[in-house]
Amino acid sequence: MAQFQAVKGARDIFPDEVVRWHHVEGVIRSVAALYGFSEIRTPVFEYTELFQRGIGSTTDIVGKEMFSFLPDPNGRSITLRPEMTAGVMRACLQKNLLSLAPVHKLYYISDLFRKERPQAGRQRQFSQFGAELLGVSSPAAVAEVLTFMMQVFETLGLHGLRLRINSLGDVEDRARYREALREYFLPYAADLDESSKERLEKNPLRILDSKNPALKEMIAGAPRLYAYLKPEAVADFEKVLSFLSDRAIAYDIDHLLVRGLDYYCHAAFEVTSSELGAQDAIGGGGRYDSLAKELGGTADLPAVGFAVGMERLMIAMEKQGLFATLNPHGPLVYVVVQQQELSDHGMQVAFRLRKAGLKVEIDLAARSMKAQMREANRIGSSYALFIGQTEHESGLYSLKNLVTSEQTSLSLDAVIEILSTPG
RNA sequence: GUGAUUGUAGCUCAGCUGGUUAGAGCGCCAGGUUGUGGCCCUGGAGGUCGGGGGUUCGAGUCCCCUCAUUCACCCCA
Repeated sequence: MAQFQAVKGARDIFPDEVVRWHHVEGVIRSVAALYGFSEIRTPVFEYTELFQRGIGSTTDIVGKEMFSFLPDPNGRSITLRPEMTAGVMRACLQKNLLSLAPVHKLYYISDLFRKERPQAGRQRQFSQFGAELLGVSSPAAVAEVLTFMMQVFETLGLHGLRLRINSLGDVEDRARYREALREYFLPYAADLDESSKERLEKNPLRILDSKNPALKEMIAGAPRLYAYLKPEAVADFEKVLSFLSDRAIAYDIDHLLVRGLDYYCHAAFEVTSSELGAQDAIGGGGRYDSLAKELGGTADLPAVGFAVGMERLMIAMEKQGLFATLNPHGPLVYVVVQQQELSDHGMQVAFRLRKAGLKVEIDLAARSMKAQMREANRIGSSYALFIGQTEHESGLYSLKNLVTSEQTSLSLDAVIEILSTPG
């Protein structure tokens, strides 16, 4: 029988890598605290309609990437969350959070599921950290969220990132622009590729971010969304940009940036890293003022948010050597037992040292002294404490400094005292 | 979903145009050092050559199918 392996697109994270996750998560949490964002955790699954309504049924995510199933024959379809925003919004509406305070700043670090073919920087189960600012979506709010995100990158030491930003205007702006695009592309319809033809019908904006080189020229000649924005929207967007400039956050305006989720409006942005290969988007987000209503909320609930791919973030960090200094320190003392008959005594000694607050490791497999010593060395112990017949009888143990190879004979109390003193 | 790629020891990989007992490095275990690691030397364990079928006197090597991997497209984090 063939061995089991992890489900396609899912992977295991072993201890040496978990250390990295702890590091990154720690930075995220501490920067979130600086900006006043609090953590929210929502269920991994939601009713399927939530995503259909929230993300948009024409999007790729909803159209072909969701893990959906019926919990019972007559039940409602539920779906493993493919993104966080819809769920967070649902939670806040359900709890009527905004009645407690007009503005909420939330962040999350959560696992998501999308049924795509895995490739570099893309898995079926992956993790995002992100933030949602609910209650305002003013330029200041957009800048708040963006600055939080960029400060996380900066604190982690990640460089070589590119922030692209665009304004999608409001619903009316986009409706007018959509028509203009349709008019522009219609004469070229025969030259469009299959997916673009479909988008011409459903959502012409999406043609803009096609990476098909054959369409590049055609796209470059298309009318620009910017020209269709109301003056207020332009002013709003420029205010966001000036906030960014004030904070020395570099950006590029990208008129072709539309993003694949239906709920975005006005400011939309994306951060890419040159370290990542084909899937180079490390994070993205924008405003989604109409999402709450889409989900059945009674009032308008302006909101801004972003999401960053944890795995992609960590791939980029790895490439830049940002984990190099992240070495977990091994146990302080390795208790080495001379012969099997003494192993019970060794366990007692180990236990006593641990109770005294020392990091202690001991062989549980009754291996030879040589093996025990090799193990002590391999896992980076600072000391070996030998337990042989002599030690057992005299109560004086041989403590060997594994760096200097010096060895002294001490009582257990003395061992504890010496090793407990820092330095 | 589409395309390409790869699949040989725990890991990284050799294995030329099909030829006899399938190799290396690292790791692991043991010995050299009868109570002491890292270096070195010696030895050892460990392989349904992803799986199934076919061609052939003979298949790790060629053909077909299948599963899996990786990268890319689509799209996204």
